[in-house]
Amino acid sequence: MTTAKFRILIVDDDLSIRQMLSLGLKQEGYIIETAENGEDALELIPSFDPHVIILDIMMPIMDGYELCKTIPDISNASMLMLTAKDASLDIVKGLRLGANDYLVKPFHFEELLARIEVQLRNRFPDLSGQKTIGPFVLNEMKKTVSYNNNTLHLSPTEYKLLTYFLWNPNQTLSKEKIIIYIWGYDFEGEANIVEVYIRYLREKLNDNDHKQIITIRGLGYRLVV
Amino acid sequence: MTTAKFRILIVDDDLSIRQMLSLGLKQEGYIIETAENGEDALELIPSFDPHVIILDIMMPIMDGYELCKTIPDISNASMLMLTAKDASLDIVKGLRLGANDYLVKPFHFEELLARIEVQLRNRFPDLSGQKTIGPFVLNEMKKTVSYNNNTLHLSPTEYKLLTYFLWNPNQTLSKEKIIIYIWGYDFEGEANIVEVYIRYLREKLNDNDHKQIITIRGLGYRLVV
DNA sequence: CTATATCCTCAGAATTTTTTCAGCTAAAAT
DNA sequence: ATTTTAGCTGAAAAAATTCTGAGGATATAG
Repeated sequence: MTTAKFRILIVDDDLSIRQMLSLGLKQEGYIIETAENGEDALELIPSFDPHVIILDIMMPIMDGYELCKTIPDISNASMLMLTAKDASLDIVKGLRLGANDYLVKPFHFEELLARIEVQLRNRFPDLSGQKTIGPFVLNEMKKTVSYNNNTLHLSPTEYKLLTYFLWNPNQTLSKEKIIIYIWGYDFEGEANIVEVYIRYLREKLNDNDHKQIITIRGLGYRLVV
Repeated sequence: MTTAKFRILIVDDDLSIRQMLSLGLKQEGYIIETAENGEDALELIPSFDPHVIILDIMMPIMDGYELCKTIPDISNASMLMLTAKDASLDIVKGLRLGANDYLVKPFHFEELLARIEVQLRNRFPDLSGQKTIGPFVLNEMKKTVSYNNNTLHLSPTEYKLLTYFLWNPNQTLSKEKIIIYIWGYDFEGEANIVEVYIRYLREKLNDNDHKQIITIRGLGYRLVV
C-alpha cells in the first residue's frame, strides 16, 4: 500500500491548504494534482484520472455540491469532502450527493491520511492495487485488464470504457452517460460511436452472444459479472 | 414497498444508546441486533451476518479495538466506530485497524443514517438500489424488474409503465394519468395505446385472469400486490 | 517515412418496439 | 332483452434502435 502510486486530486480555493496538503501527501508517496476551483477540476479529471478527490465544499466559482453531483459522471474516484462548518446537515447533504467521507476543518493530517487509506482499501481490498470483478482483474496502476486470466490488449478508449463498466458492474449505463464519461460534455459526434466501441469490446471478450455485455434496448448497456 | 432488508449489529455497553439506535434504525427499515460487549458480538456475528456493525470503542470486557481486529476474519461487514472522545489519534487507530468510518459522540442521527447509507452503497450496490413490492423486485440501477424471482424482459415503455404502477401500488391509475406520465401532455395518439400496453404487461406477467393488474371500468387500472 | 494502430463516420441490414386499426367480448344502461 | 359503451385482442404497418462491415482520417511507433 505504501509503495503504490495512487493519484489524488486536491480541489480548494485556499492556496495555503492546497500547498499544505500537496506537500504532506507527496511525502507519503501519492501523486498529487491541485485545482483551485470546480471548473479547473473538471478539466483535469479526465487526463489525471485520480483515485481520490479531496474537495472543499465552500468554493467561489462552482461549489463543492455542484462538483459532487458532476464528478460521478466523469470519474470513478472516491470523493472526500472538506468543510469549515460543523453543520451536520451540510455533511448529510454531501454524503447523500455521493461523497464517500468528509472531514471538518481544522483536522489532523494523520486523520486525513487514515481516511484516504480507508477509501483506497475499499476500492482495492486486496492491497495490491488490483480489483477483481467477476472474471475481470483491473489493475489501475498498470492500466491493464485481464479476463479469465488472459491480459486483454485494449486501446485507450476501450480501456476507459471497460473501466467504466467495471466500476459500475451490473448497472445499466446509458449511451449518454458513457459518452460524457469518455468524451466529455462537449462531444459533438454521433451516439453510434458507443455501439462501435461496445462491438470492439465484445470482440475482445469473445462475447458473441452478448451475454457478458448485454444490450438493454432503449436504455443502454450492462456488464454482467 | 420496502428497500432491501439490511442487517445492522449495534455493539455498545450503554443500554440507553443501544435502545436509542435500535429504535431509530428499525424505523428506517433495518433489521437490528444488539450486543453489550465484544464477546457477545462475536457470538452473534456468524448467525446474524450483519451488513454493518456499529461499534463503540470504549467497552469493558473486550474493547472496540480488539473487536475491530477480529471482525474482518469472520465477517465482511462494514465497521462504523463510535467514540465519546474527540482524540484524533484514537480515530486514526480505529481506521487503521480496519474500521470504515468513525463518528464522535454526540452525533446527529441523520448523519449516522447518511453514513450507513454510504457504507451500504459502497459495499452492496446491487442490493441498495432495490425495492420489493409484493412479488415484484424493482432494481432501478439495473433497470430491471423481477416477478416471482424471474427477471422480466421489458421494452422501455413497458418498463416505464410497470415502474409507474410499482410506485403507486394498489391505486387506480386513470388512462389519462398514464398517458401523461408516459407520453406527455402533447400526445396525439389514440387512448387505446394504454390498453395495448396493459395487455403486453399482462402477457409477460401471465396475468390471464387480470388479477394482478385489474381493470376498474371507467376509471382505469390498478396493480394489486 | 512507412507501417501500424486507433478513432470515428457512415449506410444498409437485422431486429425490436411502437402505434394503429378493426372486429370482438363483456359490462352497464335503458 | 336490447342497446350502448368500454375494454380486449390479433394482426400488421410504421418507426425506432442496434448491429455490422467497410473505409477514411488521424495519431503513434519503428
